[in-house]
Amino acid sequence: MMVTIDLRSRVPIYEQIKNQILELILLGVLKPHDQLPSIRALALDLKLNVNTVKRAFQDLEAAGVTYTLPGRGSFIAENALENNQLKGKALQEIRDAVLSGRANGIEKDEILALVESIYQDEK
Amino acid sequence: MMVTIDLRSRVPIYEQIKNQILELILLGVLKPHDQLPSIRALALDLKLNVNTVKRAFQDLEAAGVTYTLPGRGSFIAENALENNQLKGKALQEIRDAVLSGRANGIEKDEILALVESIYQDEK
DNA sequence: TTAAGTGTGATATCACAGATATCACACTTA
DNA sequence: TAAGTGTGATATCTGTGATATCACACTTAA
Repeated sequence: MMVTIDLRSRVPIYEQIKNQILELILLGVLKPHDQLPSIRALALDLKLNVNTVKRAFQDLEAAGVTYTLPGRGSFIAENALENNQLKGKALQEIRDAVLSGRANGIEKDEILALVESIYQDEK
Repeated sequence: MMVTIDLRSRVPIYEQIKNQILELILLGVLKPHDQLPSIRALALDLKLNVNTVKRAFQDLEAAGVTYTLPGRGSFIAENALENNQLKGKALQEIRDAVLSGRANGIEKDEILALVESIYQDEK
């Protein structure tokens, strides 16, 4: 399936779903007006509760990434990535994590290398 | 005082205390065998419960950053920063945050600049 | 010896978040 | 009409962060 979940991660499940759908849009796998899997189908597939998937979809719609047609389903918005309202929160999380890393004696170069390696895997 | 708390931050209070003490060691303000403020005095000063400060001190001792003399107090360990067992967890948090940032369309250069600016303030 | 100051241990309570479990409802499509 | 969409509401469970009180063992200084 298009999404995989790591139950042992500290990252909440609904955040993992959000991030992976955003990645798929970024990669061009999901394009504007493409239909997302239904929350029930995705929940069944991932062995999760419907409400957990619903939470992810609600966040995405609230952020302007998707839109919903009553009775039909959820779809990728026209300018999904440009609309995305979640960047600020994500940036703040990075800032907090880096500050904590600096306090724990992690070298700047170590972080820079980590960032490089993460972005290298892209596409 | 040597520590300040931001109650509006998503970072737990006891983590803020841990990080700031680690920073003070990193900066050389606190040196090996220096005595830390007592958990009661620090709690009073920061208007926190004793248990919250205790949690921070327990974590620091468990990580090998401090040691305790019964009835006397807590002190900076000989090789506090070298002993520090918390780097792995901090690195994982950075990794998660950067992955989330990438998913949300944050550019690599934006993160690199953020890291640079955070480490620039040092010392 | 006593009083005050250290950290420790245990327990209870509260608030919140993440996740699950069930409902019922309104809408659309075949 | 039946099946499939998302929505809304409620309840429960679990873990975490934080607070509130205890009692205890130890050390230091009066």
